[in-house]
Amino acid sequence: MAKTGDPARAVTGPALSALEFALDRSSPVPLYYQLAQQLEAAIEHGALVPGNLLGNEVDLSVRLGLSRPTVRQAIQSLVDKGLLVRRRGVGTQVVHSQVRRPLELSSLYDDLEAAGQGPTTQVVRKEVVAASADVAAALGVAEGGEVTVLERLRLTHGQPVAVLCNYLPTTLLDLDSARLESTGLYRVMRASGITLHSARQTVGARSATREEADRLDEEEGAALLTMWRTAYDDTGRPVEYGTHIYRASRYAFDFQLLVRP
Amino acid sequence: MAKTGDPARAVTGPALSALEFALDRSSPVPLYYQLAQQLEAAIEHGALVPGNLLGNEVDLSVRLGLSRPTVRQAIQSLVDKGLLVRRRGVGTQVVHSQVRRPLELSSLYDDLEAAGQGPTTQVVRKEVVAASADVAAALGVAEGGEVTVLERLRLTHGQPVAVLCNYLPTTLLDLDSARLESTGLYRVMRASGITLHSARQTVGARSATREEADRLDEEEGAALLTMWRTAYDDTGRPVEYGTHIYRASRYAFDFQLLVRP
DNA sequence: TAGTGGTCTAGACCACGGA
DNA sequence: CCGTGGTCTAGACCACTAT
Repeated sequence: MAKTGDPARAVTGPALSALEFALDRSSPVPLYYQLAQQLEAAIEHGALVPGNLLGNEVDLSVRLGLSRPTVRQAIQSLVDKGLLVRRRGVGTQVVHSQVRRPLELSSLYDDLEAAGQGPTTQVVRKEVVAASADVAAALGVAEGGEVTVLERLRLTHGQPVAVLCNYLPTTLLDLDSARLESTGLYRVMRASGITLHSARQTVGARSATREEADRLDEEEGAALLTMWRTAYDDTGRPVEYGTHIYRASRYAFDFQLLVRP
Repeated sequence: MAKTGDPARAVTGPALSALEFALDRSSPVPLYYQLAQQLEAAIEHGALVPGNLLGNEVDLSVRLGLSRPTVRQAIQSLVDKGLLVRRRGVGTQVVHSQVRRPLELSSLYDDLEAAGQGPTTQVVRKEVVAASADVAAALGVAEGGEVTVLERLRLTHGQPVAVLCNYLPTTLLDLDSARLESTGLYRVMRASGITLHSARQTVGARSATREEADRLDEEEGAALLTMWRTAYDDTGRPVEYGTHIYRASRYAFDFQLLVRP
């Protein structure tokens, strides 16, 4: 709908043709990835307006000196991110914006940090215990077997936000309390060479007990958000089981979904 | 870990070589998709056990009479679904299971139906109103402009589960109350040719007001799950804005996340 | 009919991981 | 070292959409 340049060619690929793409073939970064990043930057920066057609893939590949499959791979990655839409017989166009980052395996610490909330963490408990039935089932260990339990209180601006209780296979990694107080659990795990792959989450709510209310500086009976999560590494083995509670008055889950056709 | 057949060849691709794949080149279904479906079925069915290597892509393509890029495309789609993991220098293996369906733009109706909860719906309100500021912002219409508001009560086993309040652009589609009572809103929208593409959701919690408690058969102050959602079609235009409340005692959000590398 | 994306081929070289 | 997946090429034909 937005006119850009020569109206006679407005449909076939206006804004894109004015853009410069710098591809470095000597870089270890794949060409399709370089192109995808620059396209994404152009969209983010506003050089490509929502609704704009991208120009056909063949022309684009010729202009860039790439093969069409390589160009397609770049475009596809942005389609997967929800930034572009392909239409057969029409072309590829920029989505009408408002769409943002896709849902990720969210780290509360990262979320708060990104929001400029200056999170801090207190490690309340860190010890090896016998696995209860639910923990054993989630982590795939024997009931009564050893697991590490980690309990933390997360705060922003000195106010408590959540109580995080996590169970991990004892053999998995060394948990350094100091590091856990300065960053999130997931970063510590990643730094230990664990590549997180997927997670199963359940989000619910309930009223705070007397004890929970005290710890979170709420009234008894206040609404709490609850989350259970089991996270898996890239071989599909469970690496973490957590039961978290959040002050609903100070936190909500916010995320983006994409529909897979 | 599971032994399958000749132990001497157990590493290179045992289970797969015994499988038959039937590819129909005259079918309109793409070859990579046929292969992906049959691989997925083999995993679901247990013919491919978690941890099994798939055998290298070159051999597989020769055996199937396909090019390697086509085989890669099939495998990639299962990697995207979280069923397979690729490891350079090692091979492609089946994930250790437990991973299930990825997160989708969930329809409460479909969720309940899939769980065998026999959902029913009462359309409480359906009319054209002037858009308030938040609705106007979410749907991208002028404040005070016309929007359709739809309010429904969702029940399972005759018990109320949620109050669903949705706002839609008035021009978008005809809402048939009878159809809305027998299925979900998203199915009605899809049937009207609207292809949902993405959504932004916020999930929180709060205590029930007197009125909310009455409608949901809860006590005043009971914990409620809340959800705001704006859904977009494939051009990125907002097509629905909803504010939902759920009885936390009877419902929780359950979903699967995948980490994008 | 003309133009677009969707699919597919038959090769090639490279980077990484394990033995 | 060798085998694996990761990337890339230069074509080809088809299906769908708009005019």
